Amino acid sequence: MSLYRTHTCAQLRKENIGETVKIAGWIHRRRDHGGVAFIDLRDHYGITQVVCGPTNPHFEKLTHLRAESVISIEGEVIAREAGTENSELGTGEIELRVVNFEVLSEVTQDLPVPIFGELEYPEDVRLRYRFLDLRRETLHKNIMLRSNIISSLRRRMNEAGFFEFQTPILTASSPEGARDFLVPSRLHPGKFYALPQAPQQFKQLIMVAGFDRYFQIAPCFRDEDARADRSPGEFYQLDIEMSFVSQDDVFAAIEPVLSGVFSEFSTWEADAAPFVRIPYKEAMLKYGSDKPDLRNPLIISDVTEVFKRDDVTFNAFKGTIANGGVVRAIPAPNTADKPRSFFDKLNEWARKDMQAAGLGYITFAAGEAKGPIAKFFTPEALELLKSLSGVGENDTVFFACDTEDKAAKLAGQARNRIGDELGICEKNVYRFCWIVDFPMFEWNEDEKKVDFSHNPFSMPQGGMDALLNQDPLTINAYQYDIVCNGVELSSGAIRNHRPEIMLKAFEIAGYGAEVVEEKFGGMLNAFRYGAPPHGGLAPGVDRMVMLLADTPNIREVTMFPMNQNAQDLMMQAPSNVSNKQLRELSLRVAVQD
RNA sequence: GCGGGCGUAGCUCAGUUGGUUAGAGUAUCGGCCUGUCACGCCGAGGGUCGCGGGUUCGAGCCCCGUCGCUCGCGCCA
Repeated sequence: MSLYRTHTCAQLRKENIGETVKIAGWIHRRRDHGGVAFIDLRDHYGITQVVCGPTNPHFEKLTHLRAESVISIEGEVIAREAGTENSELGTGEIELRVVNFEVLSEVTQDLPVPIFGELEYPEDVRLRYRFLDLRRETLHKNIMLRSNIISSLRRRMNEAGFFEFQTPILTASSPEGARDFLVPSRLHPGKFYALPQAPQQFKQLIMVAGFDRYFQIAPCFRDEDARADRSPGEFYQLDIEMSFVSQDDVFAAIEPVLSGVFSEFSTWEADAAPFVRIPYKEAMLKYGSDKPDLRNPLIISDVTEVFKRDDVTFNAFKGTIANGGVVRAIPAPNTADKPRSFFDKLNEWARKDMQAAGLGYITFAAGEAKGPIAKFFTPEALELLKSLSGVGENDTVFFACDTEDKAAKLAGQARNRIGDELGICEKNVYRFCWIVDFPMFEWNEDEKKVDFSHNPFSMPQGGMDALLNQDPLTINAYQYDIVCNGVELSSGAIRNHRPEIMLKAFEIAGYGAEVVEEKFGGMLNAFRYGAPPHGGLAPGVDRMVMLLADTPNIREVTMFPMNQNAQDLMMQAPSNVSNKQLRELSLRVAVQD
């Protein structure tokens, strides 16, 4: 039996009445009636009400302890008086009458943030006193949710026949990708380790080593600036790799894991396997994004041909189209009676936030086409427009006209805004989809050359034959993303395990064999000693927890987050180091404090 | 690096057109109270209005600068 407690603060029930027990925890709240005082004692598990009468020798001390002091109380479990039970507490039918108590840790100064209640507090104070913030119910629950999700992921992966392996934290800087965190080497002056941006090469080497199916809750480090949904510096992935698989095999392996976890930890409906698969091109056209939120029912369409017609005289768009631009149509159903401000606001947003020329629109109401640009259309053109964009009476259609990339992006963002404004998106569901058939290469306009569009290690569809005989910009890769509610959880790929195909792919992107051998020689060389076809992916754990906790901010699901400027306000990181430490590392700091 | 928002008591906030001694709730301390569960009632203490400069007879309020936090852009194989 523990020195401090026989039960937790969530355990005691009517069945325990009459027992003498000990509980320990934090003073959550105190209600002192003079003649009788109540203390809510809180631990990780719950809250138990402690009652203390005026004749109790401990009354004076107990009623003067500040909130959040830690005490251990020995007492008798008694039934609450009839009518004073609290149905909101599991322990609400009983209370503990104090017999003896011990102060384990007394609070003697003002709390920088109150624990009780769920008010909002300044982020910097919360981060500086994270250990207090973490006591608060919502955050405490989120962190436990995270813990439980990770347990469940491990269990599901193990059950699916995957093995968990650790990969190095101190490794080599890799040439492409995000900025690396560097760690100076003491033994090799002037040289640096890098923290892994992801265990990409290691997991492929694990496949080459014959372990067949790997996973890891892998820490990843990228020295990039923060966002609300992106911690500065570090995050976790459910890193997965499998041997002897096609794209479909990877999907089939991971779908039940994701679907299962989302069903397990939420009351919301989660899509069951198999998830919808949307080719990249189709996603960019219909949703204006490679991470479409399928809760939004709006579908974008291409209406360039309408604006090309001779009986349509809207010259602003015609000029853009003549220069290779396109027009995308975003429907806004049942908006005929929206006030002018609804349309103006969207237009203003497009101009200011999106730096677009604007969003033209036509509203169909009472058998007429209304709006600033409606007069440029003949009835025939309007009919074609309606059928292409899927709008009808009482609907509006908005237009995004620009180069294909920009028009798609503007239309996609407009789709999100319109869906939100109209309140037509599904609620309380998790909608998953795979985005497949990403292009292998893309045209880099700045450098006038072909670049890899995503991961250079992905296998091109069509293999060597495609690389030799096809226009590179038309080649797709076995590269895929998984998206949930508009959040990109993960990208992944069937890897290119054939050295000659890899060298050819790099050659197309302008990298000679020497460069590839130098930068990726380790892995390339490994592939020359017998490598299985393999592929995988790496869903973001933090993102999954955010979705399941239904919070837009990653700090709400991270135990000890840094602030937006990549500082740990509690541990004071980053910090200065001593000259001795610098000397050992052969470093000299070039800036003064 | 750039743009937006915020900054008044430990915490949450109010503060009118620039005008007396900057207020409330909560927390803290003291007093009263035997059934509360956001207990209640009375009282007290608590302020460099982020910081610096300027305009003005007078600045929490207006102007300039700066710092901090945050959201976004850039960045993110």
